[in-house]
Amino acid sequence: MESGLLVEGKIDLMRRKVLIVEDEPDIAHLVQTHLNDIGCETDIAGNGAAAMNLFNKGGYQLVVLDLMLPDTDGLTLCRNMRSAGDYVAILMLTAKSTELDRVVGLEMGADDYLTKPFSIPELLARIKALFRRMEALQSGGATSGKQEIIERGGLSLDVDRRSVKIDGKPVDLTAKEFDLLLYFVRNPGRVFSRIQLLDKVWGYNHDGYEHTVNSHINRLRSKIEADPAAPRYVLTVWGVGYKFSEEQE
Amino acid sequence: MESGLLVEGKIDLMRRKVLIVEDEPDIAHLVQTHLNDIGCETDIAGNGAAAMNLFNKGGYQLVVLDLMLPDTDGLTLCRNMRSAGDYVAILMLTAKSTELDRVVGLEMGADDYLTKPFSIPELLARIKALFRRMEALQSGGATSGKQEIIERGGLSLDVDRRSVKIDGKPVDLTAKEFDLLLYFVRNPGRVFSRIQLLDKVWGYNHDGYEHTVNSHINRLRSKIEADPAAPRYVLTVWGVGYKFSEEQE
DNA sequence: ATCGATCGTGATCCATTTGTGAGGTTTACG
DNA sequence: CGTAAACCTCACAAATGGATCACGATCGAT
Repeated sequence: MESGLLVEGKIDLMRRKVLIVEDEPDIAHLVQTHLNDIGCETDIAGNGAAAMNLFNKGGYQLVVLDLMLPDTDGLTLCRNMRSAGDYVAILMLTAKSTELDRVVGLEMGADDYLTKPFSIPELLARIKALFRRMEALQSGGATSGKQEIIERGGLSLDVDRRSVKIDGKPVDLTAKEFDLLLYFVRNPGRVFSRIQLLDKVWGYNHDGYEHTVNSHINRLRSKIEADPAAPRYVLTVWGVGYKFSEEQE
Repeated sequence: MESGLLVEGKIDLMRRKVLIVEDEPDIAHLVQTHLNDIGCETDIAGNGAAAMNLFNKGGYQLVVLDLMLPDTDGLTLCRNMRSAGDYVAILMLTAKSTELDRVVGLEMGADDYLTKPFSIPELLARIKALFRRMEALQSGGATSGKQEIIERGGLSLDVDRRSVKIDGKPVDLTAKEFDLLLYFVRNPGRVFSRIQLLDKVWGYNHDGYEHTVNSHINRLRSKIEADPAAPRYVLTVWGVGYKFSEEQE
């Protein structure tokens, strides 16, 4: 009946115990049934205290963690679980979708995150991916250090600090501007339509005008380009969208 | 008027088959025509039994599902389709706007929902977004560096970068020129009439002169052919149309 | 609650692309 | 070899798409 998931041999034979931390019972049960369907053992915790309790009894491979909880801050919870030592994957559920949340979430030790409302297939796909990554890690991967800095031409982004320098001079960007630039810088040379950018930078199920992207590109250019009319970094691709210059790789 | 479809290269060329489950013929046909307009194949089912029948024959990427059906409960239908395993997107239509909140929608396994009465633009926007999300999930979620490059003879197209090199030298093409060339290059040796090209590259309800294709072929040749009068790549098939040379495979 | 920064949107102007028309040229065929 | 159909070339005007500016709405901080 259920297909697609059982295919991944090794993972399937692994024991998969999942802790669901979520205060809305409806959602918790929804997630639970679907996880059971794909062969996971599941426990549910409705608040932070219960969560840490169950967690300390151990044995979980994955925690699905809602950020909004009645008693505890999800981020603290996340950090606590991390510091417990065992390697568990943490999938964060959050209402907001800015890159900032993503960064903060990842910094606190989440492995992936999903914004509400999410669809079940999407959730399952992410979980699947997480299990796969854990598998890969166990068979010998290096957990990298911190401080991701991206250099492209005269541009330098510090991802965690969310700071940008251009030829050594610091530049102030707003949140969206930074998110946008970060996305470009991570995919140099690739062309993105405005819709794709709305999807990736603004978030799925965002319904706004493509025109909005223009404005942000415009403002971004006025800050990072010496001559915004003849940009070096963020280039226009006529009739399609924008790309980050591949000369700057 | 309509744009943004060709931009997403693969999506446009993907087969998009949609099952419309709706008992009111007027609405069903309305939806159908508009889906056809944006290049979807469509089938209509007027009740639950017919729906499952068609669905099991498979091949749908999307189901537009009315909750109110004469014979079956839409909810059950939705769950049945989900448990069939294949990944389809489900867009739910419902009359009640108060009752169906996020949680209920999720519980049913829908990826998105829309309350009646809905506007056509809104419907189309949601459907497009769904297709985009599915695409993104299938091609490995995050920022994967896949980089699809097509080589044919001395020609080399980078699909994501929308860049073209001929014998190593980069060439600048406009959006339409690139789309046209891409379509040829993906179907080498096959002959296309001008009308077929208008359909596939320009869009489905495009009404223009076939002559337009000439001009574009002309401009394209002047950019990629060493001797446009004796083309190597895009060849004329007299009385029929054009094809991409099969020598270059 | 107030203030300021930031973001989304609308209007306007400007650039490129693209569709189209009018010839000229090639091809097929009697 | 002549003719008609099909195709190519070229130039130009219009439509499309992009840049810019300015104005409210919104969100966060004070």
